[in-house]
Amino acid sequence: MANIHDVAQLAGVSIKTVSRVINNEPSIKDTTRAKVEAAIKKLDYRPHAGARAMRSSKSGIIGMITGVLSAATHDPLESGLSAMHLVRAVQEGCRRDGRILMIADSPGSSEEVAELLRKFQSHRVEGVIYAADYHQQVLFPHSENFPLVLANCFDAMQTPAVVPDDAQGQEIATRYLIEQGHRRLAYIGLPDNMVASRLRLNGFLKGCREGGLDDRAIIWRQTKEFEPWTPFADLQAILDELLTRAEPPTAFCFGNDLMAMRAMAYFKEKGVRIPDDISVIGYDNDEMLIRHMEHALTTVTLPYREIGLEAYRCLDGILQGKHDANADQPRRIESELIRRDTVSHI
Amino acid sequence: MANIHDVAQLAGVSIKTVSRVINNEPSIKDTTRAKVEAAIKKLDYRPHAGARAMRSSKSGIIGMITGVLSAATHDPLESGLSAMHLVRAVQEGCRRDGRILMIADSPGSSEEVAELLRKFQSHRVEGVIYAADYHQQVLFPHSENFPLVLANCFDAMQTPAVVPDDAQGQEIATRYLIEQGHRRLAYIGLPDNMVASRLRLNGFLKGCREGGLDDRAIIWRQTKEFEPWTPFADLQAILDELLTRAEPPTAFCFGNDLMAMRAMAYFKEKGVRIPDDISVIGYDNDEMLIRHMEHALTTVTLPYREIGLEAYRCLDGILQGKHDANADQPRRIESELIRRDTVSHI
DNA sequence: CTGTTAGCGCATTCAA
DNA sequence: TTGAATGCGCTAACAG
Repeated sequence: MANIHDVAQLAGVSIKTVSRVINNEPSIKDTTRAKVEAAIKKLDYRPHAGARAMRSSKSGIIGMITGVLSAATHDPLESGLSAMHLVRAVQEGCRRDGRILMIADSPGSSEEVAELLRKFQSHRVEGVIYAADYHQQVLFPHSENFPLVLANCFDAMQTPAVVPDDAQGQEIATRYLIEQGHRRLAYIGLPDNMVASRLRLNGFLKGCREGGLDDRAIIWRQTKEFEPWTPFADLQAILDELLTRAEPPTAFCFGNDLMAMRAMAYFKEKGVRIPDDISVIGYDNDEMLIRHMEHALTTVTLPYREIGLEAYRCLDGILQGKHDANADQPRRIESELIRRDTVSHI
Repeated sequence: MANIHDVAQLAGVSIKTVSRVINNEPSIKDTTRAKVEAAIKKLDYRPHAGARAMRSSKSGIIGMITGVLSAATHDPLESGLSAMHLVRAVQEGCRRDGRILMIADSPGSSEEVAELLRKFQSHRVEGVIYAADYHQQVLFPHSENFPLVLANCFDAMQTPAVVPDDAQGQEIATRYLIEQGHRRLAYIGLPDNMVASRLRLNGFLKGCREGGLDDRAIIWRQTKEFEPWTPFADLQAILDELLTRAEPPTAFCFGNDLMAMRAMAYFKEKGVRIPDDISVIGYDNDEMLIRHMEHALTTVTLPYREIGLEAYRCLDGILQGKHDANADQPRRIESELIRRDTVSHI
């Protein structure tokens, strides 16, 4: 491939002039610039990013690691989707700023991640974003004062982090139900060993209490295992119990859209109409799924895209040397309620 | 960050010796090697990949572009999943070979892709894999004789490509139904402007004919639009028509698992039992979805992972200078039939 | 406005 | 088995 000398020679200028053109420095006569640009195009010349990085110690590369770090129980089926939206968003940021993204799946063990990090640093990535599959606490092998941002996860060492605001998400769903006149609510969450699950329960309870609900009208359950995924029997037992009550809840919040879908199928089987008899709210806003439901599901978004964008913004801030205020707290990204057809107004 | 000089100095050797150690060259005394390695560890030294690339003209970087190139109709919801598995697989190959992956979402327009390619080449990527969201023909701005492999797509210029063998996938599904004693089959496919749809119909017809089915017992339909996604009404109309026949099909193949799910829900509504009255086969093996169905769906895999692996292998082959035989034909990756509970034996 | 010189971190000669 | 010099392609100082 052609180098800067070839271009300089063809254009009849010095290499420095070419360098200036490449870097858009102002003090270049238009005619000179034109000559150089013509030569560049003619030779199909591309400045050698490695060489530039060497001189300027700026590679223009951001590293991203996705996947599972904590060896905790975890469903491989769930994994991925979220990472994808995160990657997309980060990539978007990179593209806008002319950076480029290096990516690797986390191999799992901490030692392997460290190895990966070493490889990234060999390529002089300017910073790294680690994106977890689901909201969780991780232990990332943190190279001292190397720009790192955690996305969809956090650690115990105040590494900058961006996470979904699960409590807020569940709270707005709850508030909405109350606004619609519901007074007996049930929350059927994911297993409570998950961070999101605990937070959402808090949000649910907060919403209920601030909505002035009677304590006995507030019901919550959590399914047992996350892997293998919530067996239908588990959910069914919970629903059976609640539906046969003297005063069953008039609205249900579920831990995710899939669970809501399952529940709605069961309701239908039982002759319970949606949303007339029972209102339902999911979580995740899995549009792919929802488009194919009989009743378009009202649900809460899991703002992966925004998390990715914010994580990038955050990393960018660090790279620009902006010291962010309260960077010791994870930034929480709010969810949004998507109103569709599964909540009735009473 | 420490450089090779620092290491040499600390170890009391010349930089060349350090270089030899880094590159695992044989002619080094063990004691010397140990000294150097100690120094490397102590200084947390990482060889500068850019500088190495400059000298050796081997960057160890593979570029990957994902997304939509053809501006054809395309459902944004569908996009992604497949790309994810492809990326994963490619990344796996890179990791094994000590390469690293640079990635970017295709911005859409051909000009922007060319821009991206330029950027990649600036970083001296050794080759590029382009992965499409779904099986389709694309027009990739092909830099002359630059290593490029298309995954999940192909072009008209004999660029090396790896695609799913849709005809084979639908054929094995069809064969299986016939083996199980079914004699009246229906195929409800995706819109026929999709490559996969046409191929699968071929596979279906081939399977039927080789299975000796009566022509009148072979039924096929295709849903209309892909965007917005198959409306339920469309599918429902097709099912209504087929179910009310004097001799309705005993088995249905659907264009994807979601459609199969939808159909099964409709069957249930109509009091049609699965698989007793009607057998169903999906496509995609979307495990996430299937785990939550009442009847575990028999389906055909879409081998994204294998496509990714093969695409990487193919690119690697090109980089190694191995001239692949019949590289002018896209490699077709076979699907697999996943037998679950929605097909009955008659 | 443009050119000269030096050196970034490394690998590749060629010597020792 | 090891080391000294040279240059990869580029940018940062400093001249002109």
